[in-house]
Amino acid sequence: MDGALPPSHECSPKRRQIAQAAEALFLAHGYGAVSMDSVARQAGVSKATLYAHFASKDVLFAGIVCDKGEDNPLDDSLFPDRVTDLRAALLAIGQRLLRFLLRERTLSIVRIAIAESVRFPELGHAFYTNGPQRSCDRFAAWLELLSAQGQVHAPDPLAATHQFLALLRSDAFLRASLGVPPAPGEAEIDATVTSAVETWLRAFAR
Amino acid sequence: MDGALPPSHECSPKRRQIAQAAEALFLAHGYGAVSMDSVARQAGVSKATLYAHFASKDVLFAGIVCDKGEDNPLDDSLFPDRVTDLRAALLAIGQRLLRFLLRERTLSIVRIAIAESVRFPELGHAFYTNGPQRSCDRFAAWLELLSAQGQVHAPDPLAATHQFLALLRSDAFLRASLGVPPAPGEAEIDATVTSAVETWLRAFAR
DNA sequence: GTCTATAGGCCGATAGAC
DNA sequence: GTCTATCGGCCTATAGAC
Repeated sequence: MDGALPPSHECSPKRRQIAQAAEALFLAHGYGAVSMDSVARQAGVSKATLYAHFASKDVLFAGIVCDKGEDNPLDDSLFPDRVTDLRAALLAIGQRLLRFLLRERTLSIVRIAIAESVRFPELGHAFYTNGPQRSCDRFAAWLELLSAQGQVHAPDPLAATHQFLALLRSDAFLRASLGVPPAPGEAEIDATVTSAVETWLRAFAR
Repeated sequence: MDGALPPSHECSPKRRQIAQAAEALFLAHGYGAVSMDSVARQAGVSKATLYAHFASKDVLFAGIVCDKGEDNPLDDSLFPDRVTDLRAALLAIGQRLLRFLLRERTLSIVRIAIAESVRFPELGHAFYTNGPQRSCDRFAAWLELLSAQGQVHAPDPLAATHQFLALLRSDAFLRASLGVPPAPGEAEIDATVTSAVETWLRAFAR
């Protein structure tokens, strides 16, 4: 678990095969349930080749999973400098973010990060920094802009951001993380986003 | 994973030794990292004795962990029939619940439930039903009472409850689940609870 | 670099004595 | 019920040929 893994692009094809196979398996089954045999088999290489590229299972796991928090659903177009309709802007951000959080791939990464954060403390930290914190900082910076423009009243932009993100996750994300059926459907997502925006606006809109 | 485990009380001392040892180990290290050898050693019994009481590792794990969501921090005294100071009542509930959620024991259970919900779907479901949903239902029932008394305006009590609980968890619970330092301190807990109550009141207070 | 083959250890689970 | 001793298998990791 040194985390200093060379980037998986610009590498030998074998290495990429291995990385892709390992990613799929780890995300699907977690650290403990995946064997190096299964990784080698899925990648179509021998175990010796696998170990030639990754010194140990720990290194493989850390390298694969640490980067996966970097997907960021919030592109800059969601944070315009001039906002004519604040409610609409927040709804767009909320829809994008919540739908991203509820994707099965995202949930797998979250589960892995939480599950193995005890054994690999750096993993939980890397995930939080690359994922939630990045969204958080982006949103908070936008809030400061809106505050300066007098559109919102948020003396503590970071706290207001945390509240918006928490309202978005709400019960749907908790339930989905635990795999509790039914999986949140369109109606629940829309309702969660809408009421999150509504509640947040009552607290912070000018 | 049949879940039909006899209650651990009213059992032979050996069985309780095993259950306690298994609980401690599973909560600390997760399913995969705990061996039946280590459970037997920690319990001070042989593996044969262990298997005499629990047919398999799965059964042992399921029985131990499923019950652990049942701890409920919200006793009835926190939900008075007559509320003179709504803000103070919400603050008391929030303080109690958030401090419970951030206890290391609670976090361990949450991590296990999320981590193993893929392998043991019933585990995630049992945890959610015994834990979050119970708090949720209790709070929602109280909200209906307050609505009838005209103290709050919450046409959808369940949604309002989910929002209150989400605002409480906020970033502190996410970070703590991931083991990201620093662990939330007194100041952050107080600030989170206070601002959660404030935001919620602006949305739902009469 | 990549393979086959295997070392060496730990795992879950069981047999048999008491 | 409880123990000691052990089976058969799968695991991580490596040695040696090509």
